[in-house]
Amino acid sequence: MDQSQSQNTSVTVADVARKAGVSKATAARVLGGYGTVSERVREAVTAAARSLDYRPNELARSMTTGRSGTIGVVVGDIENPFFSLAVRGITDVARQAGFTVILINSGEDAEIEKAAIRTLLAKRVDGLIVSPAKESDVGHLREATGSGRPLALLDRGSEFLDVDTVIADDRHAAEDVTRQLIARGHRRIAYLTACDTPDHLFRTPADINTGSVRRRIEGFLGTCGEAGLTETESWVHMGAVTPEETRRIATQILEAKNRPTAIIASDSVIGLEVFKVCRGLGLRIPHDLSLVSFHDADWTSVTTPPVTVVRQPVYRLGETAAKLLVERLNGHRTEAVRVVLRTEVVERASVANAPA
Amino acid sequence: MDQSQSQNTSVTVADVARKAGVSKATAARVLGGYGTVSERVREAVTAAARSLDYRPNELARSMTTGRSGTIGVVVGDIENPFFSLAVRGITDVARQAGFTVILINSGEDAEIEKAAIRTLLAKRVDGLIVSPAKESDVGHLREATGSGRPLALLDRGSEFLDVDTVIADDRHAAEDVTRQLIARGHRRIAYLTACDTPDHLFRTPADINTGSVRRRIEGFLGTCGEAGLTETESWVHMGAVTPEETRRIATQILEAKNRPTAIIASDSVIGLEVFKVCRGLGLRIPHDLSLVSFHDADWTSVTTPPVTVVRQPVYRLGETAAKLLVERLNGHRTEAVRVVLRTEVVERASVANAPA
DNA sequence: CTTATTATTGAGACCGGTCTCAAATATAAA
DNA sequence: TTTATATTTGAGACCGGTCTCAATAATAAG
Repeated sequence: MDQSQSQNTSVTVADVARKAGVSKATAARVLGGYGTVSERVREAVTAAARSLDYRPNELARSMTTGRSGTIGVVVGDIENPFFSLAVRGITDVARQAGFTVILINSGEDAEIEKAAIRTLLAKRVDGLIVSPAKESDVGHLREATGSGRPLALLDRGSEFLDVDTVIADDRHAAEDVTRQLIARGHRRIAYLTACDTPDHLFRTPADINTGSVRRRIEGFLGTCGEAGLTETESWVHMGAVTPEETRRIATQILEAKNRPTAIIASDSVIGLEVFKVCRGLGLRIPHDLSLVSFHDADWTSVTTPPVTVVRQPVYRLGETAAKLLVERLNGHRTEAVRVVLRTEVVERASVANAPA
Repeated sequence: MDQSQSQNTSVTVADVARKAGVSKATAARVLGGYGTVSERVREAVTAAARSLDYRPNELARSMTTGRSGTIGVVVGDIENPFFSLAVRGITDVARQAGFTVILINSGEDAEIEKAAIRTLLAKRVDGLIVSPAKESDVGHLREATGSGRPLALLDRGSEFLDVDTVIADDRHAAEDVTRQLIARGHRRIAYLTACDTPDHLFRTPADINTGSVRRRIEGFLGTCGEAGLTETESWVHMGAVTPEETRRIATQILEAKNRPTAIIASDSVIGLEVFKVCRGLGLRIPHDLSLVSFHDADWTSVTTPPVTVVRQPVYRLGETAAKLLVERLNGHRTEAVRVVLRTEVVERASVANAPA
C-alpha cells in the first residue's frame, strides 16, 4: 500500500471495475455516487478502488457533466489588501459550497482582463466574479454571460450589464467625507486616484471608467459644488498607479504654491504613500494637511495620528458576490440583484480644521 | 454577429469542420495549431470558426493531452499580506508562462490542506505550490509528487520531502535580531507566533511544525543560549492565530509582573496587534518595550516610531517557486533545488536599550 | 511519362468519466 | 405457479478535443 502509490499513473474506473469483477458502468455508479447499486457490489467496488488507490479525474467528469466546479475570479491586483480581503470572502464561500477558485490578476488592464475572461471561459468555469477595469468596455463580459455562465460584478457595476452586482455606497461615503472636510473650512481638497486617462487629465466623471471611483468622484464634486466651490475638477488627480507614481504626484501637489489643505485618497495604498510623502515633506497631519483614505486598512489605526477612513465591508463584498453566484449556480433563476453595502466613515485624528 | 453570441451553446470542432467543408481532423489541426494544413484550408477553417464564434474547450483538450495548464497553490491565508504578495509573485510568473492558478486557503489547517491537495490532484493541476501547515505531516504531499506532478514548497521546507523548496534564511534573521536585542541589554525577550501546540505550551523547537517559524525560534533560542540566557523557552508564546487571540496573549504578556523588555513578532499581522496593545496599555515603544517584527509590511515604516523589521523577499519567494515549478513543467529534470533567499534586518526606531 | 517522395487530408480510436436503454435478476401480486 | 413490477446490472454512445495511420493529392526525380 505504501509502494503502490508511486506507479499510480491514473487508475480509471475501468481498472477498478475489472478488479471488482463488475462492469465499468456499475463501478462508475458507486465511484460517482449516482444511480442504484446493491450493497454487495458497492463494497466490492469500494474495496477495489481503495486497493488500487483510485483517484477520480475531475476533468473527465466535467467533460460530460458540463460543470467544472470552478469559479473564475478576476481582480485588479491581489497584492492590494482590498482585493486580498475580498478574495478571502470569495474563497471562503466557494470552498464551503464545493467550488474551487481560479484567480487572475488583471493589473487593471482591460486587455489582460479580456484575455483572462477568454481563458476562464475556455477552461469552462461554472461562473465568474469580476471587478471590471472599465465599466464601459464590457463586451467580453457580455460574451461571458451570453455563454450561459453566471457573472457577478464586484465593487464595480456597469449599467450596460444586467447581472448580479455587489458594490459599496461609494457616492454617499464620498459625500459624507467631503461634507465634513468642507464643514471644517477646507476649500482646497484634492482627490487622488489610481484611475487614469490617456492624457492623465481629469475633466468629467465620465472620464473615469472604474465604477466605484467614478461614483466617489461624482459625490466629491457634487458636494463641492453644493458648497459653492468652483473648478474642483482640477483638484482631481489621476494616475497614482504605483507607489512611486503616487509619491511623485503627491509631492508635486503638496509642493505647489497653492497646495490643498486636505487630500482624499481613493484607496489605502495611495493613502499610505500620501502619508509617507507628508512625513518626508515635514507636513504635519492634521495641522498642515487633513487626510482621509478609502479602505480601512489595518495600518490606518496605528499611525500617528491614526487616519480617518471610509470603512468598506470588503470581506462581505466578496462574500456576498460569491453567495449570489453560488445561488445562481445552484439554479436560482431570479432577475439580476444589485446589492449596495453600507460604508461608514471612521473618524480618527487625521482631519482637523483647515489652516488659516 | 451581435446576435449570434447568445446561442453559442458550445460550437465544437465538428461544427466548424462541417461549415468549412473539411474533416473534423483537419479543422482540429488548424484550430489546435498542430500538424500541417494547406493555406487555403487554414483560411476556410479560420473563417468558419470566426463566423460560428468557436471557443475551444480546454477541458476536452486537457483530457487528451494530460496537461491542464493549471497550477494549484495552497497557502495559509490570502488575507495575510505575506501570502498575498507571494501569490502575486506566483501568478505573475504563471501568467506569463501560460498557466492559470487555482488558489486554496488552508487556514493553516492540515486537514483542509489535505483536502485541498486531493481536490487539486483530482482537477489534474500540472503542478503544485504549497506552503505546508505542518512540515512533519506530509503524506499527502508525497502522494502528490508520487502522482508525477511536480511540487514546490513555499516559505516552509520539509526534510522529509525531496522537492524544490524556496525559503528565506529565517534562522540567520532571527539570530541577527536576537543578537541586536541582547547587545542592547535585553534579557527578557518574548517571541510571539501563530503556530500552536495542542496545549498551547512551547517546550522545544520540535513542537513547531511550521518550518520557517521553527528555524526562527531555533535561531532565537540558540542566540539566547550563547548569551547565557536561561529558560528562554518560556518566553516563546504560541497560538496568536487571530488578531483577537494575539491581543489577548500580548496583553497577558505585557501585564505580567515580569514582563519582557522586547518582543519579536513572527509576522506583520502579529506585530500590528502587539503595537496596538502597547498603545492601549500606554507602553511606549521603544522606551518601555522594543519591538521587532518579521515581514516588512507597508505599515511598519509609517508608525511612530517606525518598526524595525526583518525584510523578507516575499514577492521573490513566490516568483522563484513558480519559476522552478514552471521549469520542471517544461521538462527540466534536475534534482530538487533548495533556494534560500537572503533576508535583511531593516533597523528603524522601535528598538532601544533595555529599560534599567 | 513513370515512379519515388512529400505534403495534405480523412477515418476513427482514445482520454476517463456520465448516462441512456435494454437485459437480467429479484421481489410482489395474482 | 405464473405474471407483473421493481431492482440491479451491462453494453455502448457520448462529451470535445488530440492523435495515429492510412489514403489521396501534389511535386520532384529518373
